[in-house]
Amino acid sequence: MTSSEQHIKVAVDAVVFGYSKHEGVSVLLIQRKYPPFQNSWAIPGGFVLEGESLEAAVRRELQEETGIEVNYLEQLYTFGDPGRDPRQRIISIAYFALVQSAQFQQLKASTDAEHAQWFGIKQLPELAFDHLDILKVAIERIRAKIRYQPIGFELLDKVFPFADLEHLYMTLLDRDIDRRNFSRKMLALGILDETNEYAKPEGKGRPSKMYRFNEQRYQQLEKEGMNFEV
Amino acid sequence: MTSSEQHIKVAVDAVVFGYSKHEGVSVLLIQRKYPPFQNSWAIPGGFVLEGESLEAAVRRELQEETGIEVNYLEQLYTFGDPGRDPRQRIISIAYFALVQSAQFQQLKASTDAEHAQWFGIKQLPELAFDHLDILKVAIERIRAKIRYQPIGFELLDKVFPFADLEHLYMTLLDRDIDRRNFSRKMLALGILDETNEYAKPEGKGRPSKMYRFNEQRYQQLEKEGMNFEV
DNA sequence: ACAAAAGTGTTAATCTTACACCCATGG
DNA sequence: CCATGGGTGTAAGATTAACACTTTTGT
Repeated sequence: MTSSEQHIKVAVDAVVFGYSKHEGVSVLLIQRKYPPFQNSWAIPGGFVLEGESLEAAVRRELQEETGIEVNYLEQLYTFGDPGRDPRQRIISIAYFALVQSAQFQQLKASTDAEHAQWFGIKQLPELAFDHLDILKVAIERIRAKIRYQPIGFELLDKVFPFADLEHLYMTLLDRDIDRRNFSRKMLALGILDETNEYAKPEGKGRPSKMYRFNEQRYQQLEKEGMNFEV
Repeated sequence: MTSSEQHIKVAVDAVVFGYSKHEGVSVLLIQRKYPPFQNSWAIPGGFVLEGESLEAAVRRELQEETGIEVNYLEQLYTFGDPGRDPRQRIISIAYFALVQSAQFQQLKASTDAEHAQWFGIKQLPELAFDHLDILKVAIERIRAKIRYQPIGFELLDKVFPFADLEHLYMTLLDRDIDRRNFSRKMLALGILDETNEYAKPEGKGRPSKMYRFNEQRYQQLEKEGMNFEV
């Protein structure tokens, strides 16, 4: 009941997802420079400062450790088992973040790539602490959530060809999707705006119309009781 | 990055839901004896001990403060804004718990009723700290979750008449449900066992068959890819 | 015998699924 | 002209939603 002798530390961690058509869904990891778990890969994160909100702490740590700015951020789960850090009791509030495809490409090309790096969610390296557990929870969450919330768009560019959206869903749901049924359903929701642009095909093939997610319209429709579901 | 000057305290809180046919869905609150918010109602909870898991802390605090044992417990959300407690920085990992109807009735009758009490979720008193926010998140969660997870059964007795289940769903979803369609759908899931018992009617009316939730069968079917959804 | 609650089927409408051919472009 | 990827409609099957009368009990 008394709090005076409590010495628990509070940290935040962020599982950042990125996507590209070619590489699929990836997470951003950093390589640890010091023990414990020296040289292992870990989810970016760190201690919360006095007077700093949890979300601000996440954004600050991501900026410091990877230089990235995320597009979408939500709390995932709090991991607090004694013993999850061998040095001391640390509870960590894990977040779940999405970056747009453009940002994803950008970090890939940057020179910091030695200590911050993307890994495809099917080819994860050894991870420090209980970070594999955290990642599993995050992957489960994104898989479940993409089905009933329009978060997929946060991973694409602002303007995207329809096939990218479809490919993202196939990747995350891990099954084939019928192109005709999928596009009919998506368009019927009324939250995609067709643009005048066309993708310049890489290689052969017919160029595709580009679409844009209409966030306002989505908010509106959601308020009216529509529910997104693929 | 350095943790040495961090003085954040870690607490857990539990939103406990109970249900009875007559009073609907209620939450368990305790009355504060000391400032701040003296005499206000609050969600039960308290500080996490060194070396104690978060879930153990919740169960201990519930036992100490209300004498109740919960049937279902899941992590809800972590509230950590600076300023949510006027005295010091406290982050609180909120949990979400369900007790069976029998337990619900029991506490109601107990003598501790001065400082622990059930409140219908439509008639909440003034709450301490940000506990109203926590409650709102919890209520949203139970409403959403009851639709795709069989958590409703955790609020009923082990053996229950079908009408109770239906009434619980109507209460939480806040709309009428067609008796025939609902029972057909529920029974089709194959997770309810019919018993030989019959309810003794309180007052008039035909006695109803009693049912039991078959947890094993549910686990089994879930593994095989069935998905619960009302 | 009547009031109250439980039990039970059918039909129309909607939504979901499966399926295949033509079109625009680059090489 | 051919290879590649984009674009589009229809029909059968499954699911959901709407709807009312009979049965059993207590009073």
